[in-house]
Amino acid sequence: MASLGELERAVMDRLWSADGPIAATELRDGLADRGLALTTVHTVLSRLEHKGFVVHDDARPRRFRARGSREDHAAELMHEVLGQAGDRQAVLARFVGGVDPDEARLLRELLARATGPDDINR
Amino acid sequence: MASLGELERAVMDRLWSADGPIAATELRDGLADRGLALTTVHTVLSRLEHKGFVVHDDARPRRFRARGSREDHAAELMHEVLGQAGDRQAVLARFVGGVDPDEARLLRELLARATGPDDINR
DNA sequence: TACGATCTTCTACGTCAAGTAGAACACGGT
DNA sequence: ACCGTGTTCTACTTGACGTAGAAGATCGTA
Repeated sequence: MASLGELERAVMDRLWSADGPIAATELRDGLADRGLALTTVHTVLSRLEHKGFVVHDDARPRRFRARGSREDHAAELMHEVLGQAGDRQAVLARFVGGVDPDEARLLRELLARATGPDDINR
Repeated sequence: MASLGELERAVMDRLWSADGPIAATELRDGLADRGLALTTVHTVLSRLEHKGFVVHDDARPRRFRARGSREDHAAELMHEVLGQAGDRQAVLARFVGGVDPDEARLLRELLARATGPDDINR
């Protein structure tokens, strides 16, 4: 999978946090601390678009939006890592061994719901 | 975290699969399809060493071994991805939504064991 | 409608990681 | 002591990414 550079990541963060589609100027202003030229933002956006992370409409001041949610992306990455690992079960074991208790509880709930008391729901 | 390039990854795969520490020549032979020079293997090994993935002894034909298991590495990567994501819970939800049933079962077992078998029935 | 301001696209340059390997040096066995 | 092999040092190349200027396209307004 295509990965993200530092600036690309920052732009995606804005897009992921944005309410709706946003314009390049808005992104530039949001990243004002970097003092980027507007063209720089555009270049990054077109690269992100090329990688499939972003789409834009054809309204005149173009509006850009992320194609998937930040969470989708993260979950996809996690699956990708898991997929490349040899012993998936061993990876999962180590992974759950490292999640904090609250998240472990959440995971249990999620798993109970997903595959849960399977004889009741089927 | 430091990431791995294509060749670096291939070398780590050999090291992770290896029984014990192995020599550079052995690695080169294992990657014979690439037709690499021995020095290339050495360069990659020293870079991997620099990144903390590899150590070598001081025996004369040097012997290299991975510093952690492949599974450790994968689990660590997964935690890293999870950590960078905004809404960890949402990521976990999507993640478990995508694991296949067998792995979901395994996860439930692992989680039950980790935090006590008493609440698996809730 | 002509014009200036703004946005978009195209092209280009610098940097850094990673793949690749030669040159030179160090050892160990015969 | 020498020769073959392994090791280290240095260097070139390529591609991704950060960065932005130049040129072209649009829009609002006088």
